[in-house]
Order: sequence, then structure tokens, then C-alpha cells
Amino acid sequence: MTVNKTNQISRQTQPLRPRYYFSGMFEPFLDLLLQHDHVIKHVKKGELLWQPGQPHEKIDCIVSGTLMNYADHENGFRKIISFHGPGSIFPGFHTMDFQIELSLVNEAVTDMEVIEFTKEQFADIFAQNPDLALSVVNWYAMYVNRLLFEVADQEYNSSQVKLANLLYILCRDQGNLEKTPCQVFVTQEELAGLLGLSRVQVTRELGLLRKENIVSASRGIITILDLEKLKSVCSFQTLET
Amino acid sequence: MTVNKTNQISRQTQPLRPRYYFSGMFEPFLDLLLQHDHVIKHVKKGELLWQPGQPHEKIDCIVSGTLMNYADHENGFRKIISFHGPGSIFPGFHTMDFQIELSLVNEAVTDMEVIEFTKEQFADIFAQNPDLALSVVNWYAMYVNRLLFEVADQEYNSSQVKLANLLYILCRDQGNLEKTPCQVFVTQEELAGLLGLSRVQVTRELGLLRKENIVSASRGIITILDLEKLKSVCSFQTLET
DNA sequence: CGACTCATTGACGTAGCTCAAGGTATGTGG
DNA sequence: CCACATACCTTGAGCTACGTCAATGAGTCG
Repeated sequence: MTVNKTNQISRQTQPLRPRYYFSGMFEPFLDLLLQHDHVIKHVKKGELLWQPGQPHEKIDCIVSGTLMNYADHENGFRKIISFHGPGSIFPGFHTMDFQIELSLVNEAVTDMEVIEFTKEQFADIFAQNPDLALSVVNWYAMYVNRLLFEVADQEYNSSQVKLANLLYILCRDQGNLEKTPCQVFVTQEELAGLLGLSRVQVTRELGLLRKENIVSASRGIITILDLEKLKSVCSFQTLET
Repeated sequence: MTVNKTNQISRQTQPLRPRYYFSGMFEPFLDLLLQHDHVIKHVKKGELLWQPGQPHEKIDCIVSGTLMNYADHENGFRKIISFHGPGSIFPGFHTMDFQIELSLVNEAVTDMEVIEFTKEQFADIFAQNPDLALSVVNWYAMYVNRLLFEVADQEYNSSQVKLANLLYILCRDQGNLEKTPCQVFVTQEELAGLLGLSRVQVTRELGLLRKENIVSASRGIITILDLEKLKSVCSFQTLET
């Protein structure tokens, strides 16, 4: 996955679009991070990085593997918020306590290796390295961007457009926009959790996309057959110009 | 408004709840900011801080007045995202370009005075002052918290609960939780924009709350008559324990 | 081969939307 | 101070997108 590693003020050629998968931003700092006090942790697929209901005491920098971050709502819905891969940190570094963090869950979707810091340890590194501090800020900006996309754009789209947007973005997050057909490895239940729709509605909308030969679906895999047709369903905020 | 000005690792007594109105975080740095290159800007009520469609080139630190930040969706809905008052900065400092920022609008809801920096100027201050850098990060964390609240909680609530949550939070944002009756100065159209509901639906839900003597409403003012009853309608994420 | 999890499809209910017609404060110019 | 315009608010009728419930099929794995 290509990631913009800018640490200076820079005008990219294309303004950035939302993403659901974060990676790469802290790779330039891996050596630096390893020089400071830390703990190496290995987490098996399916395990949680820490127990929900606890305040966030640690910051993890991902070396390998992927993490899924979600929240379980009091009336039973599971909202998937983001995925984090190598070179991302989670949760973002800050020095406050938020109620809502107590109900966030972080699950390894593959075996993982992470470098773990306490908030105090990370605060020291943060204070001594303005470049790293800037990356923390840019990490937050990307996270805000994903959330703003949902709050200001997806909220007003039909379930059809929501789904098309998400599939397109997941495709891009994998760096697969060029090669069609592109496979996205995700269950319909996960799609529903990412979109805030019911599983049944996701099935229906996928059915429509399938009828138009835009995608084909099998157990846990969506294949994008016709990216151009898919784009024609997406909303403006999603697409490159 | 009381604001947690923590710049060290600290465990507050109460985990923080979401807020829609941001202020105070950068007040300790006002003198510091004024020592660096800046421009003082005055913006009249109703004017925009910068034109939509432009990349965000500047960072404004608010000295006085209040700003409303919203996005207009391609199919006509206006989503209100946040309000910023004295001691907040807007937009958050970062060094990337995001597509979605182009459609964010920032309108002065009162006459305003702001200290304006270019990204380059702010980047210098950021690099030289770890304390200020930490406040930028904490500012982002609070912003993320407001967005997560909407994405992970409000999304699954009925319009009744959504509205109750919002009224309670607006009340708290003003620091008025103690004194009932508490007045919230907001039109029903703004409530609709904050919640992603139709104006008509907001009227209906307010009507129900009125029947229960929880609120009374007049032109542009909602008065909370019975905070305890209002709390009984709210969802868990909204309330203090 | 039985027991999962994942996907499909139909029947039906409803929350919240749109459209529409009106009512009531606030502000402005004469 | 009145006439008129302009916000803002209220209420009803009807529609529809999406949710729920339920029954069934289709891969996958020990």
C-alpha cells in the first residue's frame, strides 16, 4: 500500500480521499521507536489487543498484521470503524480519557506483532521528536477525514451509493484500483458493520450490483468486475477527479 | 465554559463525553502565539472565514466570537459539524490536503476576532513547543470523540434519543447542567442539521418532549425544564455516570 | 457427514421522509 | 405604529427505504 509519508508542508497532486485502512505513516520512525523503552507484543488472530471497558493506557505501533477496530452499541449493533496495518499506531496518542473509548474493541484479524508503549513513554518520544509529533497529527487528520466522510457524506446517501462508495474505497485502500477484476476480502456482515446497514440490506444491494455485472460475490470475497460502472454509482466525495 | 487544560498525562475523575462546542484549549498559548508571525482578522457575523472550495491554507486561533462549521451535501442537506469559540483553533493543524475539506464551510455566528497563521508559520511553532503540539493532538482527540459519538452511537438511536442526547450535550457545552431551566439558543433547522434529521421530524420530536414537560420551545430557543426526565431519554454514551 | 458460518429471498411493518397548507413571532420601511 | 416580508414553527396525509423475521441454500471445516 502506498502511503503519503509527508512530514513537510506539501501540496499533493490529488487531495486525499477517505480510507478505512491505515498503514505506513510511522514506518520512518520504527528505528527511533525501538530505541526507546517498549514492549514487543504478539497477538494471535481473533484475540483482542486489550480488553474493552478499560481506559486506553497503551499505544501500539503495528509491525505486522492487521487490526480491526469496532464499537458494540448498547442495542446490539456492531459498528466497524477502521483497520490498521503495519506502520500505523492505535489508538491515537493523546492524554485524555474519553467515555466512548471504553466501548471500542480492537481485534487482530491476522496474527500481529506490535511495539507497545505506555502513554508516558510515548509522550516523551512525542516531546523530543517534532517530526514524529507531526505524523501523529497527520494520522489524526486522516482519521478525522474517514469520520467526516461518514458524517457529512455517507449519512445522506442511499444504501446503494453507500455500498458502492465503500467497495471503491476498499479497493483503493488495497492499492488495487488499476487491476480489475479486484478482489476485496470482506464478509457481508462486515460490510453491514462498516456501513451501519443491516446484513440483509447489504445482500440486496449486492444483488443489484451483481445483476448489472458490476461485482460478483462469493463467500467472504467481493470481486469488482467493472470499476467504471461502479464509479458511476459512487458519490463525488469518494472519487478521484 | 470549563475546559480541561491538561498537558500532562492525567486521569480525570470522569471520562470525557462528546461535545459540539470547542473552546479554551489554546488559551494558555495565546501569548506564545502572539509572539510569532501572525495576522489579526476580524470577521463579521454571517461572514465566512474562508471561501469553500479552497484548500485549507491557514490556521485560525479564535480570540473572541463563535464559528459554525458545516458541510453542504451534493443533494442539498446541510450537516453542522461543530462550533468553535475562544481558545479553539480551526481547522485542525495538519500538513495534508483532503478532498472533503473543500466542501467544509466556516461561518461566523457572531462577530469574531482571530489570530491567523499560515501552515508554515504554525508548523514552526508546533515544532518548537511540545506542549502546544500536545494540545493540538488533544484537540484532535476531542474532535474524533465527537465524530465517533455520531458514528458509533447516534447512528443507531431513534430520532427521539438523538435529539435528547443533543439537547443534553448542548446544555453541558454551555456549562449549564446545574441550573435548570437551561436555555439553548438554537433553531430547529440547526438541530436538524446537527442530527442529520429533517426539520419536520425535529419539530415532531420536540413536540413529544414538550408534551412531557421536558422542554419548552419558542423561536430559536429551547428551554430544558426537566433535566432528569431528559436524561432518562438519553443513551448511555451521553451521560455522566 | 454433521455443524458450523455465510448468503439469499420473500413477506411484512414502520420510522422518518416529502409535500403541503397554515400559524406566529420578529424585523423593516413608510 | 401599521403593513408587509421574512424567518421560524406546527400539523396532517401519504410514501418509501430500510429494518425485522423467517425459511432455505450453499460453502467450509473438523
